[in-house]
Amino acid sequence: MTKNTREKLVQTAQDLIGASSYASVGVAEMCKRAGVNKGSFYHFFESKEELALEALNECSKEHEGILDDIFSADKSANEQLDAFIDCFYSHQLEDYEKNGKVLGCPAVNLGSEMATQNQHFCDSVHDIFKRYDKYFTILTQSFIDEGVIDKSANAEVLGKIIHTYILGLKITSKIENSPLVLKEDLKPTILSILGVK
Amino acid sequence: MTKNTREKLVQTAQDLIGASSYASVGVAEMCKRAGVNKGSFYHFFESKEELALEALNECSKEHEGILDDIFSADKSANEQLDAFIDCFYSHQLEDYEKNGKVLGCPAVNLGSEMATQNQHFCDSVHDIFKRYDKYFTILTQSFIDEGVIDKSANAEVLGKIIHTYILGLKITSKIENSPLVLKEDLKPTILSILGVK
DNA sequence: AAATAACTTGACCGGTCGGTTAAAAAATAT
DNA sequence: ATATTTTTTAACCGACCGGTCAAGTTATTT
Repeated sequence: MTKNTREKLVQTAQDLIGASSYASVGVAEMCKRAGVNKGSFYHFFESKEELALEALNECSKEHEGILDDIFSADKSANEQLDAFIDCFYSHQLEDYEKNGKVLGCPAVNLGSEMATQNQHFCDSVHDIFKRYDKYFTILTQSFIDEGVIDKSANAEVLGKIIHTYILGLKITSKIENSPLVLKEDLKPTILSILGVK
Repeated sequence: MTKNTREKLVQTAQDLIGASSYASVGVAEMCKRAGVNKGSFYHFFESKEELALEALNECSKEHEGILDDIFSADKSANEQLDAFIDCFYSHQLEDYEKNGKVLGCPAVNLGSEMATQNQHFCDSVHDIFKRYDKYFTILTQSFIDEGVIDKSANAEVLGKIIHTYILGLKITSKIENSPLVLKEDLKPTILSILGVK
């Protein structure tokens, strides 16, 4: 409960920006919500941008902690895939029940909003995406190792393709505000992309 | 050249918002660029939102004009797919060469930015997406009609899946500022999703 | 206990935001 | 030619924006 000011601001930034957008949340609003004075804000952060970037990285670290478990070597490829799909949709459902809205993920949202305006966000999100790609490369490689997919398959490319599809799914869910878009089809779709019969 | 004020504003809104974001472009900036006074702006439009929505619909109409040609009954499924991929990447390349940046498409950008803040944008973009889905349903149905895909396939669902992947591709291209992301793989990926050998 | 550093406070800054207004000008209708 | 409507002009509004600052308070070091 006795979080320090810095942590409170980062958490608040995650919450507020995550629920709307970078541009629509002001420094004053974040300070008020965090119970912090503006002066304190600028004691810990050089700018709104710096806080947002830190919030983004903090958030993606949390996600990666979860994904590290899901795409772990002691799971079969099929188990990894099931676990991911479960996690993906339950997170969307959670947002929806809590906020009445599908929020998507901060990396996609901030990346999409800021891509043409601020290179720092691009760089951060690009790095995050590269790490996310890797999870789906692991999944693909697991299928290859199990002999389900041909050895000649390019795990990296297939991984990126799957991740790209997931991004499309996140955007669609958010815009349509439907947390379960194409849920029944996600597993078959991924298996199709991978060429699994 | 002698565009009327209203048209000039709609065009300018397309250009400016398309190149950055809704929040980052002010009414004053659009007026200045369009060579129009603020008062005239509010003579023709009730609000910034109204202009942006009109610009969005205008832009998607233009796109649909092109897509109507691409996904037309007198093309084979394969021709449709090739034409689309050509069009898709050449448009991204065009933006990139003109602005130094991949801009993605207004519907995705505005939808993503505004989804959690303004229902009108959600509704508009959702409608646009439904119409876009249809193009890929047509493509899928063409493959079915040609006997390349099993008759039992669900053209609507497959169409939506392909469109979803395309959305992911647009977002990725924009964030990575790489106009040709997964270009070589797009056709094989779509064919995989469709279950074409 | 004195000195120093870390942090908090809240008033303040210039600039921009979306939007309003009243009057002038131009185009159209009678 | 007159009356009416449409369009343009530019000054103006309060609210909010991100960011600054000097003074005050608390915690740490010596």
